[in-house]
Amino acid sequence: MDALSSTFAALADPTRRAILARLALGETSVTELTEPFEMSMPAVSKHLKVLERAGLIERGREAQWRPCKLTPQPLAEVSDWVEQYRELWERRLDRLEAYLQKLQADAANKPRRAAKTGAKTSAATRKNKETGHGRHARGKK
Amino acid sequence: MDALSSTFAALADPTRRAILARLALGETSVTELTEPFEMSMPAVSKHLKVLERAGLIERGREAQWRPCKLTPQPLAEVSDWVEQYRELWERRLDRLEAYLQKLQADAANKPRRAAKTGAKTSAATRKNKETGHGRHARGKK
DNA sequence: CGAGTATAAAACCATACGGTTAAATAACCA
DNA sequence: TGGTTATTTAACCGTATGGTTTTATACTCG
Repeated sequence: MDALSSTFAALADPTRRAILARLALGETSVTELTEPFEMSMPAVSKHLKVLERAGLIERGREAQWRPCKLTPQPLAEVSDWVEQYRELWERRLDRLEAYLQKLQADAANKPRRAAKTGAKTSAATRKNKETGHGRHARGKK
Repeated sequence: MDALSSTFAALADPTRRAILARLALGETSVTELTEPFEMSMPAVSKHLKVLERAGLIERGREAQWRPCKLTPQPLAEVSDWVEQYRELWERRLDRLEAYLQKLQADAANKPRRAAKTGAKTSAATRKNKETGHGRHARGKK
């Protein structure tokens, strides 16, 4: 599996995210990591293996302990990936704000009937025209 | 499942990330989404259901088409979550840099063995510093 | 109505996931 | 050596995932 996929997969479990949060405070043992959870130690051990395969933790050896250490570099790659979309969701919020302001302005001017707010269809259609990415632009091939 | 978990789970598949990348360019149909993949349409339909349950896409109705639209707000939550750890991985890089500089200084003084410089700095990290991406400018609701 | 198109749903299959308990390793200590 | 502690491995179980093919649904158009 590619690195990004295994990182996302590793993060898709609240137990594992809690483990990472704990490890952000410092290196610790499996036993200590297990304590907060209502879960057997082998279960935690499996979670640790998932985190390790994703490169999110490293494990040492110190007598009979296998201390876990957070290695956050894959998180930087997650950040890189998601930042690709930042403009998108910020722009969306901007448009929502603009839309709400327009609604408010319209309501102030001519308060007769509320728009059906089917901004769904019309807005989407318009956006497609703008970007030139019509759904069925391509017919059968 | 909690929102963050299902978002991460949805992102843990390269097909679904490719679908998101396509949808970032604009709304489109299931058929068009399927074309780039060596995969049946029901398979893509299932992926879309996963993305929809995670709130990453919305689906319209337009005749027999069910156009898909990216709704990137969950990505903002992913960003918020991962930014918690930014200081951690940047500090780690800082320490690595310091360590490498120290190695270099030591080597200059007493040059006996070469250091294994695996200095892989994240370009995105830099970029973020430059652009001053107001990562956490937005508070939580 | 009936034919065609776009999509979803059903049934199925193999594999992975997240958990369990019980047994095996590995290191320390007396 | 044997006993204790920390952790992993093995075997198992129920459910979810990602894919398939086949069937059903919903809509348009002639």
